[in-house]
Amino acid sequence: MGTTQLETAPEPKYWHLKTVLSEALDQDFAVGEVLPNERELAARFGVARATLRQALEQLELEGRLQRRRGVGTTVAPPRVGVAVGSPQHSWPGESVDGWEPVDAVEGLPPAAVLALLRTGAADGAGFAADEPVQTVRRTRVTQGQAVASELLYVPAASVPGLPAIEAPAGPARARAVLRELQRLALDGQDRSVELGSARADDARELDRLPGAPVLLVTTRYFTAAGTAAVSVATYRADTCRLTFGDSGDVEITHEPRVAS
Amino acid sequence: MGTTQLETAPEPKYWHLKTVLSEALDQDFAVGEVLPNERELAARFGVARATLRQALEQLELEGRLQRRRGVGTTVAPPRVGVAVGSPQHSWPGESVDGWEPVDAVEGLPPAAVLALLRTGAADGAGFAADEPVQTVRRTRVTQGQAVASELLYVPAASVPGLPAIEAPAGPARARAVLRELQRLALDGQDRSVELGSARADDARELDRLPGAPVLLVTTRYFTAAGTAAVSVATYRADTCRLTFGDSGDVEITHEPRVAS
DNA sequence: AAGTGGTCTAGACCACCAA
DNA sequence: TGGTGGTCTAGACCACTTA
Repeated sequence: MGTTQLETAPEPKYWHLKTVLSEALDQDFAVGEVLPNERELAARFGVARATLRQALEQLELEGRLQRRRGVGTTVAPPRVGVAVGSPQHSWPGESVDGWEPVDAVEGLPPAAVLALLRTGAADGAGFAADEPVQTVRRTRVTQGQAVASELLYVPAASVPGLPAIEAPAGPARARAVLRELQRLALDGQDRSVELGSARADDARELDRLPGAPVLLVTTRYFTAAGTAAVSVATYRADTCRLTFGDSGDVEITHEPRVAS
Repeated sequence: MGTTQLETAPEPKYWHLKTVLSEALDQDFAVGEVLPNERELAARFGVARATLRQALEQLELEGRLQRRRGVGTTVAPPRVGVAVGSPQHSWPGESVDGWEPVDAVEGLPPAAVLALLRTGAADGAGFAADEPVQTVRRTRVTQGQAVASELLYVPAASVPGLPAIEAPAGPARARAVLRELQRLALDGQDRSVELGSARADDARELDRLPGAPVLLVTTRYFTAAGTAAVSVATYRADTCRLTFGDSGDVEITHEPRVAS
């Protein structure tokens, strides 16, 4: 007997399923439409529910689907483009907006942020490990939807007016910290993007489950004295496309069908 | 009987597991070290293998672990920072490097790319749907590791010298297309980043399984005539941190322990 | 209360890699 | 050939939303 079936590689079922579903979404479904529930879809395709879910997870990761417990699975609208890199350097809250201050507290930053705050200045001179740091939380809303949650770390030492702030924790205090920050001369900034999973607090802010995939945008703000602030912004990876508008802000309009 | 146990919300097992493993990785493991296999880990923690895998998947997504079939699970090195946004605008292959031309063929771009190529120029005037487009594939290698795979779409009409290229498909032809492109005056560029999953061809190029999480970087290159080229670069999300060096290129050095 | 997606189990078999 | 991670199954129960 010859070795039949050398068809190179057997495609995983969930991968094939994903492809089939993806095409079905393009052709037979409108944005906002609800899909049949998982048990029925699994039965219809003759696979276990876990396998079907593996395909749905991929499609959700790609921003094609939106799943909500107790509600169902719906066809997601195209990702919203959110501007991240402003053409000119600017302090948070100055140009890009849609950001809403939520809170500000004094505390110690996580180790990773601490390491970033230490960079830039003359080694060791700039910043001590136990120095007080203001932590400002902001959320960003675009088109009525929470897309990002940010923690902005501002060492008290980087801003002259900061130690004097005595507003109680809350939005007012957050605004006060930002106002003081904006008085400084900004020398430059620095940005990086990576994949992460939502911490519990960010997940709550973004109306997602903990562990949901997010895009982590880390920004360092420099003054002549060194790194004056570090921001870690958590963007919903399922609904957001981060745009870096080096040039004109040409809008991408997809004009998808919308469910009636 | 009072309603005991209103402890807000029961934490999922895999989430708790992830936390425990994460701390163990910080304290008891060095980069490159191999973990016990999945069956043993599951037994040790008293959970089903599927649950253990859910935790490992998260850690891999966050770049903490690296799993290879037939080999095992190892502790991943910190993500490598790869420069994406060059300070000045430039054509592909001009400033940022580590890119290696692989191939170039003539063909029709996918619909999404077509839509991008149509933007920028005076409506409809710029670009017809059935126009020939050169598709250049490049891969990017950083520190001996394939980190990205790119498809660059160049309509023949945007570049005067392009129709004359007759080199056979292959790296030479790719280089020729890039050379012609670099002759043009670049007016500006435009970039966006989003989460995606690796297509089969990109996955092969990046030594990953199809569907692996990737960062999709889409760049539009503008000349006075409109959108002259579109690039879609697929970066490994597990190993890469995309950096946008608006200011100086301060290196983040983690200095992690390395397995002996 | 009914229906949805989210979690979890205890198995099985397969594809891949190294010795 | 033995051990690894990758896929898949057929269930069960839970948390959440909506009516």
